[in-house]
Amino acid sequence: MSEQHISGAIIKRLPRYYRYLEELLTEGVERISSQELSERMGVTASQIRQDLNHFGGFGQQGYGYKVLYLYEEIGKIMGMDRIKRIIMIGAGNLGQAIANYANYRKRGFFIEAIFDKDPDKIGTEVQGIIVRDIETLEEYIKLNPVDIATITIPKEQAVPVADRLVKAGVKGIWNYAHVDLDVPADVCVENVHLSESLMSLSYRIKNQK
Amino acid sequence: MSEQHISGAIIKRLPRYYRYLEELLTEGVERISSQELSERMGVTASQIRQDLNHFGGFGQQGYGYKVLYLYEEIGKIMGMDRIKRIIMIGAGNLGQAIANYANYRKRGFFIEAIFDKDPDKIGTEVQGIIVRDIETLEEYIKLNPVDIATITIPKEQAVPVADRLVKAGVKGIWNYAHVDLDVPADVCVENVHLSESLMSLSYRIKNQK
DNA sequence: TAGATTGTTAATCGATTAACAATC
DNA sequence: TAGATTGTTAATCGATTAACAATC
Repeated sequence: MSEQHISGAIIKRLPRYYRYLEELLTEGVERISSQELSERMGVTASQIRQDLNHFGGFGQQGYGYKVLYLYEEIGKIMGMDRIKRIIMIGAGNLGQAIANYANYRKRGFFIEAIFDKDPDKIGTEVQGIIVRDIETLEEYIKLNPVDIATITIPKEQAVPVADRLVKAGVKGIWNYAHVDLDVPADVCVENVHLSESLMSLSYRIKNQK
Repeated sequence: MSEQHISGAIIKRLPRYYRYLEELLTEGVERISSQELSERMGVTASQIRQDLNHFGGFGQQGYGYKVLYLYEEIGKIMGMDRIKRIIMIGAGNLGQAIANYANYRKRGFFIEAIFDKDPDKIGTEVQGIIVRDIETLEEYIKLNPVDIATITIPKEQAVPVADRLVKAGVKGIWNYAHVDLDVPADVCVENVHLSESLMSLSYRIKNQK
């Protein structure tokens, strides 16, 4: 039943299940079998049942899964029912693009503050949030709870800033800088290495058929 | 030796090797053993040797690997020595963030055109490139070679646009829309699902320790 | 030559798929 | 009850790690 060790592969699949279930919900589908879902998603029914059973029995024999219930349960597993307070480091194009993602709010993600070191940006507004001086980072974290910090600054600056975040007690980092951050074991880093994604695509196009 | 079937796991690791080798190069390191590299990267030496040998013998027994040579060879494997012509669909924040990545040029990625359907954006410049009307997409592709199309528009629009791209003959899609595109087998799609990455992070923070 | 380190085969580990008894 | 489909165990497959002979 629930919570042995969950592999990274399963964790990465959870949001995708969540997305398909949301889609089914908007289509008004109330129940679905692992077989039907597997056909939609292009995975095996076996994998779906195996994955879900790592977290508990969400289905009913002979019936399948209730879409709404399963959607909500997977949401809870991923923490979508909690508030996650985000601060952003870097108010450049990428930072702004992420900040504009209004959608995040309905999943419990709230962007609370944005920091930059550029004097031209400090004091301006991004998505209704005033950009603060990066020098006031520690002061801010001392006074406000922070669950996740987004890093969208060049890699040279990302390393020292990550150290400051860790020292200040931030436990989650969403890293867009092209560098592997070295953090203690109790800090979670999720990397988004866009250039590596593009290089993988280049490889695959080149070796296509 | 070279080119049996290369698994997705290996392809995803290649850009990371490339990044570490570039770093070694800037540090002036000329040779490195799989053992030393494994310590830097936090993987096993065995995996490094195994991975590299899928593409051929780049090392020398008793010596190790020449950093520059290995860097260049991995670059060639990923197609960094070729020109990849990119068009971008969507001139919003995310599109602009990606376009600003000047760095891509030295890896052979060239952004040739940007398309949008918003009349306020059409005709404006992003990174020195004029934003074109999405209605002129087919016309453009007919006259200009395109290797990769970047999709940074909402998912509802992404699906029909992807169909148009495929029909026009584009073989590589870098997809940022929150949807799985349905394309023929000879078209490569690389997905960047940012919201799924954030949800994975949320899960890991919640279940930390 | 002796020492070091690769290239490659063999062993292990983990993840995916198949099968089926349990049960709604 | 009969049929359908899950939850779960067993079998398979693939990827990672270990070991070592080849060789620079």
